[in-house]
Amino acid sequence: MQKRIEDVAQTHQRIVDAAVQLHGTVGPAATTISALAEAAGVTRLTVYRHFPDDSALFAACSQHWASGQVLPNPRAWRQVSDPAQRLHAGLSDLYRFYQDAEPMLTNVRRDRASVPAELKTRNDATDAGYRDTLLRPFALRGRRRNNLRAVLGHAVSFWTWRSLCLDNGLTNRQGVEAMTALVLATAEKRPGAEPDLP
Amino acid sequence: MQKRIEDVAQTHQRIVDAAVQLHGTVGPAATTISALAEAAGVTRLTVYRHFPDDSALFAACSQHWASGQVLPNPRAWRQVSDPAQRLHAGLSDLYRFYQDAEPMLTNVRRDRASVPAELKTRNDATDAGYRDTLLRPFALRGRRRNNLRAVLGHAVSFWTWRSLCLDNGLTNRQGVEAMTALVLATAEKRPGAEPDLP
DNA sequence: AGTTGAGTGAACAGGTACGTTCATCGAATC
DNA sequence: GATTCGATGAACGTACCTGTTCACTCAACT
Repeated sequence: MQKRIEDVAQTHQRIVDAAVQLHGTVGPAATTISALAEAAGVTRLTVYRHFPDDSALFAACSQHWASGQVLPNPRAWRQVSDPAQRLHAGLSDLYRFYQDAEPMLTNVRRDRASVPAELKTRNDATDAGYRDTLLRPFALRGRRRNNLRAVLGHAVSFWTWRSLCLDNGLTNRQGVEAMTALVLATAEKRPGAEPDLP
Repeated sequence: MQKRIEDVAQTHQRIVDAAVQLHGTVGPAATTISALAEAAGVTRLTVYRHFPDDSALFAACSQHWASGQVLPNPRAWRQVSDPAQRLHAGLSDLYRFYQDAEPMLTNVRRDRASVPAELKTRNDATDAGYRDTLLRPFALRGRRRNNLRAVLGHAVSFWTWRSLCLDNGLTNRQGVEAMTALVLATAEKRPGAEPDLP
């Protein structure tokens, strides 16, 4: 009963592959079961049998896609204790990932309304984790820390990378430098202090 | 033949109002003719008569919506010749507008794929105009200018405001200060120069 | 050789949207 | 009072998608 199980797994995989492919091209919102079945070379019925609810599909899809990516590695960032250097290392790693994963991330984050709440929550938590990992080594408290956290939240956002390096044509390196400069400027500035104004 | 014309204009307006309302809530992509007609208290047929193609609808909709907004005013920014001060004035004006117009802008820019190419082009051109108005007073050339243009493109983006002031909880004032700091840091930095790295 | 079960094919009933056609109503206009 | 014309109501045919049921095939397993 090994070939049997193997075959089932293969069908399962074909469906997941098709889901990944469609999510990465047309996006989750426009991915119908019909199109999915067709892309997988399978009947709608088979899709329903393998994935009764689409939350199961999203989970399998996301997991399999992630397994093919070189994910950002915050653990490695934590080896760097200097705030500025950790920031640089973290953003470089993140933006490298964003560039690799651009089509999928663009679609999935645009079609946020169609992805299961559970996955959204996980993604948000992951982003917050990146942010906090970069925040920790800074020795700030109170309002200044909150300010810095917000700016870091902006820096680690996928949309920020997209704006800088895709829409506005910066290289990843330049994007990292820009955001590093922003964060360091924020960290060094007194909160009430403003530049020369009229 | 005055009451007649008035009535027609009124129906027209009801449809446009409904379109504005729906685009601002569910977004253009999810705005169907059926829902639009119902919201306007009118038959589908009437909608089709007033707006044969949806590009006409979008145009009327966008125009009417804009007429109810206090739009950003780059002409006023140009009165300020100092680069930093113009930047501050421009971003403040922009972010004020983004905050007022948040729901509509979020939906329209998210559902970019569903809006007529013509409108997309106009919006992009407008954003580029904001960017270039803020860029001009800076006395930079070559690579440094290109770098600055890119960062300014990021600063004037609606998504940037959204990330800073909506997702990450900054006030508009703080958001403006953050982006001002970023742009000024970029303008002052030599392009090859990097912060202290290992 | 018989049993199991994943996958198939066809059909069901239901829903939403699309764009178009036609006859009709009703009020403003002449 | 007759006419014009914007809006109506109903129906058309088409095209998707949804989830579910049923009889069936065929290869793998025992």
